[in-house]
Amino acid sequence: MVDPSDREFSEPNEAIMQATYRALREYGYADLTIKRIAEEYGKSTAAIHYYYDTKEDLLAAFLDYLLERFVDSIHEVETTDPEKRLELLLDELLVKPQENPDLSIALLEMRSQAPYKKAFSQRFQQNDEYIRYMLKAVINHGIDEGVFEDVDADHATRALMTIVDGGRTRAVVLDEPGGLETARRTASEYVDAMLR
Amino acid sequence: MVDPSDREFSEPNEAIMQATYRALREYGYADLTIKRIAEEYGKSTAAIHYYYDTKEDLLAAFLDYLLERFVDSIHEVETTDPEKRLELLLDELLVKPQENPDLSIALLEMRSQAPYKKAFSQRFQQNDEYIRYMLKAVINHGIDEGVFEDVDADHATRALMTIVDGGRTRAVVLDEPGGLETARRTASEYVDAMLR
DNA sequence: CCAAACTTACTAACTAGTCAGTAAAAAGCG
DNA sequence: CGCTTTTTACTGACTAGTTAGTAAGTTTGG
Repeated sequence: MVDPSDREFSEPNEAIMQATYRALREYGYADLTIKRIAEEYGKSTAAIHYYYDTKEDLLAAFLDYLLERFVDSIHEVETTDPEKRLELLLDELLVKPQENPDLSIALLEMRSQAPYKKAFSQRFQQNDEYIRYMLKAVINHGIDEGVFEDVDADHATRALMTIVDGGRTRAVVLDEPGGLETARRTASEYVDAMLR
Repeated sequence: MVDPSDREFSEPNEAIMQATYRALREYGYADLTIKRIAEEYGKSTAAIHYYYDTKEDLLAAFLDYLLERFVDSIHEVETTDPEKRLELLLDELLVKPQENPDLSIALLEMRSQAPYKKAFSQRFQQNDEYIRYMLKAVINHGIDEGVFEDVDADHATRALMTIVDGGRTRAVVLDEPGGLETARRTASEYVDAMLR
């Protein structure tokens, strides 16, 4: 048995995380059951409960696992030129998700559960803060270097995040990848109009 | 058009629609059960099944009921001056939802189920088309009257819809009504920058 | 009287989670 | 080293609860 007090310091079970990922993409969050994760895992449901006491624990660990990978991909953007860097970050947020529509669907489902699941809302909020911090830093850097107008960086960041989340939502709800493309174009228009 | 004999277009049971509305706001979509709707209705679960064969039928009828009311509220915007009308429409889309956060939460939950429920996706898609049509008409009217720049009206409309959906999503996921306010400001900035 | 509008009682399926037992690997030890 | 004990990583069977939906019988209003 795993001591719950050690849980946040213990490493996630990679095979179970992968199984959860596959089950989530296949069935969606609403129809995600321990049984289905166990089937992907290739073992019994009790084997899952051996590592994670409750379904909530498992899903919280899975969200950590997912968002950690997402943060890593954002962190890998290496250009320091503000204009180029901002465009690359927006690509990461709006172009890369096009590769994995099933995951985008499941992620919106989980996001919509944030008001009911404290563990979810905490993690999504923290993730949002991080991305906002990255965007704001680039914008402030650009303002300092004189390539961007001296605008309200906090608002400009939130505006871009709004466009990003709008594109993500529309791509899922309206079942058209074009939602992300429209958002990508709109984000660039916003940057051109407000920051230069 | 549509076959009027089709079951899903028969008149909804007002009391059941109201009960569904209350149950949805109280428990959210994920925990919405026939039993809970029946409790709000004040009758047995079988009484619900007397009017609606399946849960899916009931929810499809409820979505029709909800979206019809939403469309009516949009339709009530009466100004013909393009600039004023566009601002009033954006208020309707981004300010009015602030009055009912619980409904906004439940609506995002239902929207996130669109990829799995044909009945949902159909209705949300139709609703989106209608709002887009209204926005596009105003923008084209403004272009014709010379108060707006001669831009790509279709893209400008989609851009505004992206900002609207981004604000809605962020208000729910991040639990801050400020998400809608940021979106409202961003929408006006977009209009100012691109249409004038 | 009769049809519409129910109720009560039920079922079949599915859910998360528990429990007792087990095989094998690891650790302790003389 | 060789033997015992403990721990890890499970399995299979089970519980208790919830779900949508049904069937048969009952009340009620025109």
